[in-house]
Amino acid sequence: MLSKKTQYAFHALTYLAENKDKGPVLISEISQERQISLKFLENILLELKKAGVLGSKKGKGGGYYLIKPPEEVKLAKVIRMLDGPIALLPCVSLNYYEKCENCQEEICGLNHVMAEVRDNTLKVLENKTLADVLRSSAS
Amino acid sequence: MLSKKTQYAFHALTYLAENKDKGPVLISEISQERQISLKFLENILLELKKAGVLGSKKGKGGGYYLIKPPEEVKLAKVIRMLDGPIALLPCVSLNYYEKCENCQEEICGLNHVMAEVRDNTLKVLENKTLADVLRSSAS
DNA sequence: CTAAAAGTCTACTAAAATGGTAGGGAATAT
DNA sequence: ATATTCCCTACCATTTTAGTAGACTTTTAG
Repeated sequence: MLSKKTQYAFHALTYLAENKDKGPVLISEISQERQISLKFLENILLELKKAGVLGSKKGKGGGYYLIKPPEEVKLAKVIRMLDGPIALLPCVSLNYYEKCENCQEEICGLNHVMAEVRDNTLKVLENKTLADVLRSSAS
Repeated sequence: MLSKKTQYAFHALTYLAENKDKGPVLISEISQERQISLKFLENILLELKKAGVLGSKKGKGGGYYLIKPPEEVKLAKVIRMLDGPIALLPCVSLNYYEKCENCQEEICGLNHVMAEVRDNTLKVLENKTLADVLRSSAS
């Protein structure tokens, strides 16, 4: 399951996407509109900024804004930034590979199946973007 | 990611599948062969028994054994038993559905995508079984 | 009947992850 | 100069994860 952090990130990002013409948006506005704890959201937006998804501006008239158009923000990237690996086993993770302790990969049958799961998952998450997730797109 | 518990469960189940002709297998044997903490493994096997996947026999000559042929043990079921939901959001989980707090499902674009991810994942995990994961099948 | 073998059960614990909070600091606009 | 707004470090409570301890029950063999 996605952590609250990642779920909140998606809420915030879609809010920013829906309001991208209004210039920088206050953390507090997103927090209110999407019912997310202000201080927690601060951390999340900061992470998204450091990861290169958001830009920010300080002082009056400041706030956060999307740095790229929604069509270019892949869902997979957002998940990886905040939750880490998407794969179900470390030994089949593309971005966070780690060797499994208890099995030799050559003869372990599980990793083949889990690699297949990973590919099927990424088929969606690498091709869908923020634009596919906007509220307005549902209407 | 799958928890250690579930990973160990798969190790144990494949071991039992590979040795299913030998009758009941000792916990201690599985523990040694697959390098899993004995006491932790005890808990796991007990859960698997309660969930109807394994049978057991006490006393000398006892141990655990598969109750169904490996071809009938779906990977999805094992994961759900030990780790819970497979979906990435509670509101698109088939077996552990919960309403999302922060979004109205009708207008939230995220759950459509996540339902698609879920379906793609289950396409694999509901159709692959223990038999697809045996070590011997790799040779 | 008894002893050994094996799974069963309850409870406990340490460490890590999760979700969230506090408060001051730095940059910027007016 | 000052109000505004994001930035940063640190902290905290709760839950989950991974594992351990030890007593108890069932079964088999002799």
